[in-house]
Amino acid sequence: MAEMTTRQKEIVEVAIKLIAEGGIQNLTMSNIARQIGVSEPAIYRHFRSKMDILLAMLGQFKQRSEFQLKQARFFDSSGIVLLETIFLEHAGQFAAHPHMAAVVFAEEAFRSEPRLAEETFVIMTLAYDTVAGIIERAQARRELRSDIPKDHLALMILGSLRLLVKRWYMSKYAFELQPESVRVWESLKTLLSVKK
Amino acid sequence: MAEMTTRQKEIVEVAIKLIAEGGIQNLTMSNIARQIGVSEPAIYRHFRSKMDILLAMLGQFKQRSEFQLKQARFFDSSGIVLLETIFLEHAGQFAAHPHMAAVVFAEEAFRSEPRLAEETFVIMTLAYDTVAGIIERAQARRELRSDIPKDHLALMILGSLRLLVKRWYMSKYAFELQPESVRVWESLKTLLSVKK
Amino acid sequence: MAEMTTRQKEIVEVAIKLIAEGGIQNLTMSNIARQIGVSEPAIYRHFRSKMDILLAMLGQFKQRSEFQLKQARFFDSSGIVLLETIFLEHAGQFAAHPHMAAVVFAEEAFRSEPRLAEETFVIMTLAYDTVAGIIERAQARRELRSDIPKDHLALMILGSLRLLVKRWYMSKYAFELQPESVRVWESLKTLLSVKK
Amino acid sequence: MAEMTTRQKEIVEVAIKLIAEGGIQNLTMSNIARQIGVSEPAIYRHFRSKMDILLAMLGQFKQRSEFQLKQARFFDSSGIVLLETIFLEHAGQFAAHPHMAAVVFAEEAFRSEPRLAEETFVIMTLAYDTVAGIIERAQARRELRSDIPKDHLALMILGSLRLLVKRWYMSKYAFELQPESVRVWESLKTLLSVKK
DNA sequence: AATGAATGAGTCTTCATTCAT
DNA sequence: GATGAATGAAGACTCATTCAT
Repeated sequence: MAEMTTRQKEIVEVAIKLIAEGGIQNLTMSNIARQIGVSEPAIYRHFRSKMDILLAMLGQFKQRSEFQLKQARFFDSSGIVLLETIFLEHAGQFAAHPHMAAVVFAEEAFRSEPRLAEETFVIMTLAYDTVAGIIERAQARRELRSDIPKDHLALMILGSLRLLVKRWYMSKYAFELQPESVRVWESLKTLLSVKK
Repeated sequence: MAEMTTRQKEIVEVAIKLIAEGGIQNLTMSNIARQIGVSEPAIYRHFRSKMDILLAMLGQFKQRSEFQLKQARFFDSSGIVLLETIFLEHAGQFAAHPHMAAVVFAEEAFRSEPRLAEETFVIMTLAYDTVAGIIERAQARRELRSDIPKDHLALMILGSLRLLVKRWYMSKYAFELQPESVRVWESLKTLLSVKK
Repeated sequence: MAEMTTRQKEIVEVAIKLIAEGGIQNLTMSNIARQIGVSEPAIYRHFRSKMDILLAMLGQFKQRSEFQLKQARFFDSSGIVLLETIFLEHAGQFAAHPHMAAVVFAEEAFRSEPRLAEETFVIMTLAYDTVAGIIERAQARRELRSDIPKDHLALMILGSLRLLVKRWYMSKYAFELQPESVRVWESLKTLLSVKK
Repeated sequence: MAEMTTRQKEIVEVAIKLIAEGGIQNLTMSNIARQIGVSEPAIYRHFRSKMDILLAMLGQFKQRSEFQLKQARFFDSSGIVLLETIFLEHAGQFAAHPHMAAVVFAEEAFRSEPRLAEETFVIMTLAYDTVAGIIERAQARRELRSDIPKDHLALMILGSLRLLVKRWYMSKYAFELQPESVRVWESLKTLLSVKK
């Protein structure tokens, strides 16, 4: 997967851009080809099918997500700090690559194809499980309030993040995502911290 | 809008079912016709275009959502109770009509069609604004903690709900949504209530 | 043919209007029905098929044309006066019923159906032959110059008339047809009269 | 426009033939494809839409017509000779390409599409204006009788030509167009020349 | 590595017509 | 006389994919 040629990377990038611009319906082989400036059959030199392009795209997302989550866990700092890193890093990624939001929310269109559905499910679960895991340890260490099940806390953190990004995306990036994500995180932190 | 014929209702129902089963791509005039057991052109006696079917479908959602939200506000009970009603009623709706979840998450596919996009945006905003309004009043009455901006609380409540439903839907209804929604609400209540 | 019911006449009238407004493509059973304010099947009570409507329409045209030509011949006046009557009467008919022009020029669309093609051919030939006949007699009586074959004179008279009406129709009735037809006829008369 | 590929030329040719054979209704993408011996979608490699095929077709007509009219004006001969050239050349074109007549008379069907209507109008007006211009100069030089307005003379010349071609076309080419056009022109010349 | 040409399957939609009521 | 519901056939067009060059 990681051994993608330059052309392959370019194709995946264009695919993301096309989805961002006009949704999944906008992702046609013809559009990809035109965007890159080659003929349609040329694309088939680099990917065996449209599905493979989508899989490569999701693979890239998975990789980034894994990398980010691992990196966060690498610092053996407090749970709160880890969660903050994950929360803000994710928001930061979207702010830096607005296209990604479009793709994340386009995921629904992948449902018809089992392999794509599976892949999106894995990506989603990965973040959820990681966050839940961190919360569990943090609760054990009394960094986070323990009167709420870890699953529910994870739901609130990731649910808030998703909805924030969704609103940002649906408003056509009408507000600054990053500063707003900082403020939301402050609120979450206030709620989640152990009552002193 | 409310004056839909039996056939129209049937078509909208089938449309929802088709989307639930295979996403928007599965919603073709041909599939609708086959599902109902008539020829394709027959559908056009009842809706002037595919778009009109989708608009009718969204209209139904909007109506239900409005009805629910209004009903909730009708009771002049405490803010917490209102929020609880909205939260549990919404979850209940999805539990009762699992297909609805699929349509809600398929909304992304509507993005390319301005009228559909507009409609989904309205539906989404409606719930958000209602919840935020209730929170504001509840905070004024000291029923809800006031150290968190109302927007962030709304984000958490609706974000949690959405993600819960999404996980339920993506797991192919692997768990019971309603009881779980009750538990999540309990957690939310714990977090949002004024610290005594 | 002449025994058309009120409804039948109404349908034919509407058909003419529809063709005038948007060409032959605009003449659909659905449009006729909507225009009259009844359902589509209702039309079939009055005409067995769309073809029959068109035939009735052409029949009407033929009748009018025949009536006009006969009437002209009835006066046993000079050939020139007869030709003038025919020329100006035809132009007058178009000026009075602009819809007719549209139908006459739509005739081309009838070519695919032998019966319609035949009918239009008959109508066209009728006028031509009548005019040619009058010319022949007028030439014999030395009222018209005899150095030009009667067929060519007929071609010039009717050709000028057709092109004049066509230009009027294509310019969207930008000029007054009747006064202009009088002027054109003056020119024709000057050309056709015996040199003194 | 002139840079059409072989296939494009073939498609336009087939389109003309189809219209000639059965009117505009006969011009369907399916018929074009069958006639050429390829599948329907193949046509879309060469023209982006059916409209583009029609525009290319009209473009060809316009080009030919322009070429012919310019060529006629090139010879600085007498007005009569110029008009004769135009008249006989036009008739000759139709005699050589009988399909063209069908297309010219099918123009009515283009009325519903603004771009096509515009194009046919331009073609028609071009010939008319050119002829009227030549007449004007010829009248000034005393080559043509001046007692008839130039517009009326143009109407007679082109009206006769049109009706002659129409009759030839409607009779299914029952007579020889070219010799007959020569005879008609002789008659016209007799009428138009200055009386000696 | 790339292309021009082509295709089967399928998209939404329109039309004239029929039939039971 | 009229209607609501339905249909077979056809319309233009799109898409992912293949193949010879």
